[in-house]
Amino acid sequence: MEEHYDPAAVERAAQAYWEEHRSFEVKEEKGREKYYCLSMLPYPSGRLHMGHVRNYTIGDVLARFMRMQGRNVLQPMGWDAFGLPAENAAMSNGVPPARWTRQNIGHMRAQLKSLGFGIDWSREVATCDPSYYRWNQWLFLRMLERGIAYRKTGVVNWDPVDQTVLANEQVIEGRGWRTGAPVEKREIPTYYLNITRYTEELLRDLERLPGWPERVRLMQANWIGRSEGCEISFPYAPDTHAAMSAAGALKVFTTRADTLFGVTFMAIAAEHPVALAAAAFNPALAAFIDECRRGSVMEADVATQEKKGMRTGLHVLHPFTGKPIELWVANYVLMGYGEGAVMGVPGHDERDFEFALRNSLPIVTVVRSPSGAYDEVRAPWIADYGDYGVTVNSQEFSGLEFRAAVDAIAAALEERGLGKKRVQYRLRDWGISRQRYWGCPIPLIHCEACGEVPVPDEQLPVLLPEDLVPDGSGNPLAKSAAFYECTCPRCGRSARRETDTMDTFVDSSWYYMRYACPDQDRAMVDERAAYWLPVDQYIGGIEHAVLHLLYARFWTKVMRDVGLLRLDEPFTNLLTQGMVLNHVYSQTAVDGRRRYFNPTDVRSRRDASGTEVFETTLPSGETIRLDNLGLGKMSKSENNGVDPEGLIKRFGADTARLFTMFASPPEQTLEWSDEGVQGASRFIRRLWVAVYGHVKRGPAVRLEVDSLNDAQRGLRRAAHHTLAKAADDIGRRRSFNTAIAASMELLNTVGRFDDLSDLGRAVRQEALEIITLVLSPIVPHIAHELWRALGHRRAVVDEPWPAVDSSALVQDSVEFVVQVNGKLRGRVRVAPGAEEALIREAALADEHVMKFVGGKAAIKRVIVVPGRQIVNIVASPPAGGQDG
RNA sequence: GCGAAAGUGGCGGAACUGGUAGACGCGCUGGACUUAGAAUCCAGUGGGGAAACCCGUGAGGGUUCGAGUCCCUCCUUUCGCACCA
Repeated sequence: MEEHYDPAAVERAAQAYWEEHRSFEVKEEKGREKYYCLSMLPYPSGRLHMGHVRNYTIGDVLARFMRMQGRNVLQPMGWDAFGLPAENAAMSNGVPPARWTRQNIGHMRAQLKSLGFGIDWSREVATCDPSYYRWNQWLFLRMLERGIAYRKTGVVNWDPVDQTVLANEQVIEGRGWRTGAPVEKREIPTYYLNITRYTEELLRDLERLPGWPERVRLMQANWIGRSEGCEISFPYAPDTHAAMSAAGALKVFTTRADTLFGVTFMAIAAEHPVALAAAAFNPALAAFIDECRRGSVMEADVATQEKKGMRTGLHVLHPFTGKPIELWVANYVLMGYGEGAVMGVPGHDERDFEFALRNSLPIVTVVRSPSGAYDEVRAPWIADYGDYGVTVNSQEFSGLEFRAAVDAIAAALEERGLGKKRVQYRLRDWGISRQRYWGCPIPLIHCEACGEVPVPDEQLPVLLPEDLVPDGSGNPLAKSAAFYECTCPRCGRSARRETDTMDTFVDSSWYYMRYACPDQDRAMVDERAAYWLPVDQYIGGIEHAVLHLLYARFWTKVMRDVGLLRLDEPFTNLLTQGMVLNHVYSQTAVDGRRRYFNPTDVRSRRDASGTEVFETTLPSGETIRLDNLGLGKMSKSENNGVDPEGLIKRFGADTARLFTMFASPPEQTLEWSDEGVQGASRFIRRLWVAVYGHVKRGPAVRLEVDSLNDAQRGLRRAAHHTLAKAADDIGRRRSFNTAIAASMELLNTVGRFDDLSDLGRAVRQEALEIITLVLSPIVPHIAHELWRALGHRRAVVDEPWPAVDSSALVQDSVEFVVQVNGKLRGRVRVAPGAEEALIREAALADEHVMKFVGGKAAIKRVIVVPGRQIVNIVASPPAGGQDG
């Protein structure tokens, strides 16, 4: 063992050992318990960022820990290789997305290897590889056969200058990111996957996922958004009926049928067919609908915009009173949810209330809140809008409590054929068409004679050409005759290939199944998937809580129903890691634009008044003062990223891993701190020095447990206590930071232990071995070397997790905390397992404690909690005493 | 706007089941070593107070023998919102 720790050499040697021994390549072993540890696959953006380091370190720690527990551990890795950034890169430097992507993969793979992750690289998958995406296409065709995939129109962001569809991300404050032109909504044909067919199962099965964070299950449940209510038909008024060619009634869905008599207007979405029909003979309305088309399709934009509306001039009739109700077009009604129409009840809905005020519409109160806040004289809307209560002013339905009112109204509606109870979901079908180049082609052919024709299975995959370079205006595939010109598989005449590609969420919906059998070229998955799945532990960012995880669950259920595997849910346990944050510093230029400076280039000092100021020195030599904008997610746009590669070069991978695991619990945000990294590095060096100091004195003798003195027993108790705590922290609580803290404490204890006798050295040997084993999943390289130095021939990577010697944990006495009226007043020591009466007696015998008690007679109660080693004396304080 | 979380010393965090608030680390202060600095080591470190003690977990209320933890109201920050991945 070298005297001085050289991380580069240590890490090179450990990684070479794992590579040579193929330590992480795994095979299916019937009868051996498997553990599938999966981290969300990265997008190959070019370089690893700290979020990746954190994600994959968590995964690696769990994988290595479970391996020590004897499980057959699979930890694979792949690349989410299709997507927008490759096209953007292509536009700025003229390199085709395929080449850019593959170069990035090469670099990032090397970076991952330098971090020492125990990955089975023989199973690597890249989603842009035809051997992968052909199965997207294959399953899409199965979905088409089953009616799960279908075509309808969808709304997209349209850049009128570039004549191209924009992703939400490419819309900045309502304008196209490249052209600056105001974005419009546009309807285009789109392929959808019928995820709503699985709504109820997706909702119900959340209960079968106890290994998922509660908040993720809640978010998914809210996203699916089950609500019970009524569908109500408002017949068109005679004038309207004549004007509209469509017969019948306007349908709405409401969860508040009890407020039906409070309806003072009806509002429909701008895209509603009735709105469009009405606009045909109303130019002002047509102009308003056009105005509603402005802006992006993002829900956050739509929901926060100013609530605007316009009369259509048409009317519908109240289903009970028959009174005509004005029909409005409103920009806050979403076509995609429910019926694209809402009944306006300004007395009991905040949005409707705002709308009514703005447009001087009547406000009628029809529910009396139980809190009594209802006041007919005062403005009734001062009361809670959402309050449930007893109906008033509702004809024969007055005087009913919410549920009874809804039941009665629904029954009466049903009798008249004007409505019924219905369950409504918020979840919409999944639109997967993208007018983009760098994605998986949708395997369809459009033939003038035969219509939409699926590409026959034997012609799969529909290969994506890899030599195109997008220019920002439309999809290059649609301009590439070599791609879109084809013959109809049905009639043989010339036809046009579909040029839309699939949403990249399709790629990430099943990659974890492909890892089980990446070389299978005759089927999407084979029986090896049955061995490895479900994933035992999935780790990834909280930002994927809804979309990716919901789509993957849906995709799994479709694969099950197609007969590919018997699996209802793909991920048994889920860990959602927090983001990595760093300070954000900027300077606002004269034109109002912010310039961001990387925190590594920023210095802080106190100015004359003692306030902290932040400065940086420009290349010109000029020093400028910066604004401290606090903490933000590490990002390119705010220039506050930390490059893992530099960190590894300077401190080593083990330090990077240790810091990310120690700085905060995995589910919380992690704040970057250079000092924290140095602290982690310092600890690793102290560990090295401790082991070096120990082994240079030669091998320790065998540990004789029965011959130990008090101090030796004390160190041994600390070591086994740490071991037990670390197993629980890592294995059950996923609380890596406290496991590390416990190891630090143990090393501190070893440092204070100066017994150099044979037995003392034997106890120290055991303690150092425990620290090494406990930390080996977290800092595997140094552990590899220390374990060798401690005299072991087998590599630490193949060692099992050690067993706790429970006899080492036995204590001679236990301390009880004594409280008086809940305040700490003293401590007493008693024998382990002492009777309650004895503990109580000891507590009452404590002089200091009794100073806070007004004599024995003042004691009202004594509560002894043996499990918590606490005694609480409830008593009145001494007269004029100190317990003021 | 809707949905979900989080607020504890100077800082990151610990306190797992309602039971000793501040483990561990950073920073800071003092000391040792050193020609000097860096590194390292030792000691101290929530606030107030000479002390006894008192106060203290975003704010305000409540439940309890006992609340950082449970309940209610509010404030602040972060994330997601269906075409970023």
